[in-house]
Amino acid sequence: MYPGQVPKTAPPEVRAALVERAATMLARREPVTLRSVVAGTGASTMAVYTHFGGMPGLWRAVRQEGFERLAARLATVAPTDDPVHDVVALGAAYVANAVAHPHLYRAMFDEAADLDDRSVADGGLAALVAAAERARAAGRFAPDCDPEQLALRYWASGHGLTTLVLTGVLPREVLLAQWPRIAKALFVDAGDDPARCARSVDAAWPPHLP
Amino acid sequence: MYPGQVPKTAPPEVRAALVERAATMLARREPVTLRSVVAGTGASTMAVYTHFGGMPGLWRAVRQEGFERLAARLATVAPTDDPVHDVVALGAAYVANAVAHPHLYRAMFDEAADLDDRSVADGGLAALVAAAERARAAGRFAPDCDPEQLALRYWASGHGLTTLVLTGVLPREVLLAQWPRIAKALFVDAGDDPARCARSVDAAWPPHLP
DNA sequence: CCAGGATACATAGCAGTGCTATAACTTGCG
DNA sequence: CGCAAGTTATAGCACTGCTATGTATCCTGG
Repeated sequence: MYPGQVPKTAPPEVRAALVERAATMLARREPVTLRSVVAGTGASTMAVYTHFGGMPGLWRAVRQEGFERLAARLATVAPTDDPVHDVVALGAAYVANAVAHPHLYRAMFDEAADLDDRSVADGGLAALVAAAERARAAGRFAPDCDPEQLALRYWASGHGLTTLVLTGVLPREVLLAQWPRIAKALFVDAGDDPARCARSVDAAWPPHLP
Repeated sequence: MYPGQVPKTAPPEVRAALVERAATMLARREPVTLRSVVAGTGASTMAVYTHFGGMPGLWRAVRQEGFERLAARLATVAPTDDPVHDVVALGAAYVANAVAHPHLYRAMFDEAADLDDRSVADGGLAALVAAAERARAAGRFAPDCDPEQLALRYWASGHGLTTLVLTGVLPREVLLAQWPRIAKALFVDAGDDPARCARSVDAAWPPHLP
């Protein structure tokens, strides 16, 4: 045991500790610098380079962590017999996650192009596509409605609303009020019956915010 | 004249030169640092502090410049006798501006909460609201349609699509293909006739990209 | 059980960052 | 003309991400 250090037998633990520490500092709005991150874990600056290859690598890992938390949250949304409701419920979980971890959310889409494992990020969209597909199969959406493109429109619109609120451009009330209205417009455009769509959407909104 | 310096009689010129230089470096994807900015103008680092109060102040001025360029571009969109067409034309100009100056666009919405003069930024949304108001007055949108809220939905949705493309998450084709579809959904939801709406939207899309 | 090689480590130091204190300079007004 | 106000250049501060170097730890093979 070298002077003044804890055992630290398993390398992956250091890796996880650094990512968690960075995410925590991000949540506390503290500046996430190389030295400040390692200071909380007891490790030295070199740990960041051996495990992540540098500061950009650490950020990549943090974004990865963010997408995994999002995926875990979306996974808690249990499918019902109303697929349109489920799409909105996924949106509510998405918003709840973004509001709960605003700085992590912003970091996720700051340089989203490069990630260690994009499959996790794509998984979130896949859940949306699957729900849209069920809606089409159930006759809620028109047969010529492409579930993936609808999911893309829905996600992009919600993402825009979310980022504008998280950056402080728009107040949170706008997000809560306009999201369901946009959802209804997109789903009716996709072929759903307006009255039935409104019932499904209103049943899954608003999200449970902290 | 002090050693090795140009006349430099008017202070506002230095201010403008620094902002323009920063915007240029942003467009060239060069790192915008204090020393690199002043190096191009011949001024010293202190100029940034006397004119902007520091680096964050410079960024604020750059964002301001970005919103003014956007406003100028939106102002070139001449109103026609089809207000729904005009809303989409404004969106096309918005996208063209964002694609032409992607890094400036990202900087604009990075910390959009603080600006020297928010009225310029609000002006862009106001043009959208005005067009929506004309659409309602012309009977295209329902009487109970709030033009401001519709403009908010339209802008937020387009902003989400735009940012996801600019960050490289989605390919540009998605933006070009999904924007008009979202627009139609929102406008039909606002009360427009589907067929007539489609004609108006398709007449103003796609934007002229560089 | 114990070498030996690969890996991860701590330390010190590099160039570069935003920023500030000080002093010299230029300008505008009485 | 002379003085006060405002701007500038210079030097230096603490800090950043990063690298070079030598050391300690772990895992494997005999």
